[in-house]
Amino acid sequence: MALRVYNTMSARKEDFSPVEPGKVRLYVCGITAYDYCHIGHARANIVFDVISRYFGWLGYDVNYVRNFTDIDDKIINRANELGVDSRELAEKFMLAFEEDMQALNCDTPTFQPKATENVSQIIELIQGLIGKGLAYESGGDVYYAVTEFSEYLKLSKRNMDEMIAGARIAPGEQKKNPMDFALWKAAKPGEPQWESPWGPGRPGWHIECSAMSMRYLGESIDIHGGGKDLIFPHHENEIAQSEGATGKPFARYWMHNGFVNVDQEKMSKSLGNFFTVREILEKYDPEVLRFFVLSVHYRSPIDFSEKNLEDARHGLIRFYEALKAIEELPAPDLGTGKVAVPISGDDEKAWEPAAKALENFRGAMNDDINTALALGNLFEAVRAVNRVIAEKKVEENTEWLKRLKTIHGQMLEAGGVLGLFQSPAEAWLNRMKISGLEEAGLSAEKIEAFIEERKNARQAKDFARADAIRDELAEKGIILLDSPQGTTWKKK
RNA sequence: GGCCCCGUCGCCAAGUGGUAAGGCAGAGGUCUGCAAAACCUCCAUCACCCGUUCGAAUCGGGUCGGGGCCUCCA
Repeated sequence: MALRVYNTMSARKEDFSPVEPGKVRLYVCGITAYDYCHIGHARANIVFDVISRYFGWLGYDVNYVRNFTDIDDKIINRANELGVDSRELAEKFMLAFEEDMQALNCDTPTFQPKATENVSQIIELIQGLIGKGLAYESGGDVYYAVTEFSEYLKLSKRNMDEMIAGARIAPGEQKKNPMDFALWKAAKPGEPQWESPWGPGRPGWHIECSAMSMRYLGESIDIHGGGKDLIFPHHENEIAQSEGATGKPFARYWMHNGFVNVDQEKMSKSLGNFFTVREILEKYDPEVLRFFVLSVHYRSPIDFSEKNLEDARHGLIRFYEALKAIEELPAPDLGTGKVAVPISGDDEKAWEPAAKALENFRGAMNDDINTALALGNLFEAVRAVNRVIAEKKVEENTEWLKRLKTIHGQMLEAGGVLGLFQSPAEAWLNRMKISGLEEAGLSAEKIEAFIEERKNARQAKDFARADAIRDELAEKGIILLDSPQGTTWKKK
């Protein structure tokens, strides 16, 4: 089955076919560096990280470009509010962004160009647009004349007349048409500025993406991505700029991720339900957040809540428990007394979700990067693994041992594409165990002491005392696990 | 007002014509001193109505309900 992706331009899933065979040119709009990134940014970047990784896994040579907007009104305004230099402010938040991305296990893109390092390319592009009659200078500003680009609004599918009726012109702007947008803004006192044919100024927001995309990926690219909110005006304007300048199709596929809601409400600063990645990671393991994001299809809205994060955490634990169980098994070619017992027909059927794990993974991902389905398929493999380990004497059967080790590798391989399951299972589970213990007034040592006391009570057949200890720990969220090898514990 | 999306088990969430994945929670069972964990089994006909079709959660029309974009925004 071929890879299909949903294209916002056509509003349907299309077979993926790159401009250049074997290569993928991917451009994703990055952040404007004026604040810490929030869970919406986290989602967008996790989603496109997975998309990039998946193409790589399929064997494509991926050129992934994600820009930094490091010169913009918002940055200047914020810097003025704080009384700091706008360049320093941008630097600070770009650095913070990279730290957050690293925490979320997002690969570094092939290129991360900055707007301020591409000003000459931007100026050149604007000159080209002016030369073609698609842009005009006005009072030191340069605007794009949207009525000159006949395909304007083809991505967002809006109506020009109605857009004009609702458009607003900011004070000081001298546009021919209210819908025209700025390519270049004349410098105001104290702002960062560059020399240009139209006098000192700085780039408008949209032009940088056209310029950097062209510089790093060429005139026609395969995929342009970003959040749904960027469809209009940002991406619409990019199309006008790029296709207006080159006369060639800009991007073959437009992919947009859905929003993040918080407790069923739109996340916004005014509602006070705005979470930065840093705040979330104080409380949750980054992999849990990543797992949560990928448990929903990228185009659907996702609801961020304590309950949903908790569910995600339990789900991830289930994966790591299964991986750990396999890791604790002996290698198939060591030891004595092992035999290769043939697998029965019924067992083969039960094992199928594991046997076809990678095939199913690919099938789900090929259908518009359906990570939710892919995880569902992997859960079925987990169930097959658990079943076999619980029911079969796998330690004595080289055939089962081989199969379990194989599926372990495949789960890590699929996990590698999703950016999940890459921690050593036991270490990760231990980290989960001890996180949050202090708040409950506990420590690993204290729990071990309780376990020892309970063991003695049990040996003395003082089950009342033994159960009391267990109940007490259970109230603090600690579950005791008895086994022939002794008692271990885990967090609820 | 314009454009667009959604409504699937208690919660989360896949599924866009062929008879409802998965996770969490729940019930019963195996195991256990009793539990827990693990495993097994069970647990929905898809907001509503009318159509198209041999066949629809999936297509068309309508009703009700929820949400987004149209201004900076992932």
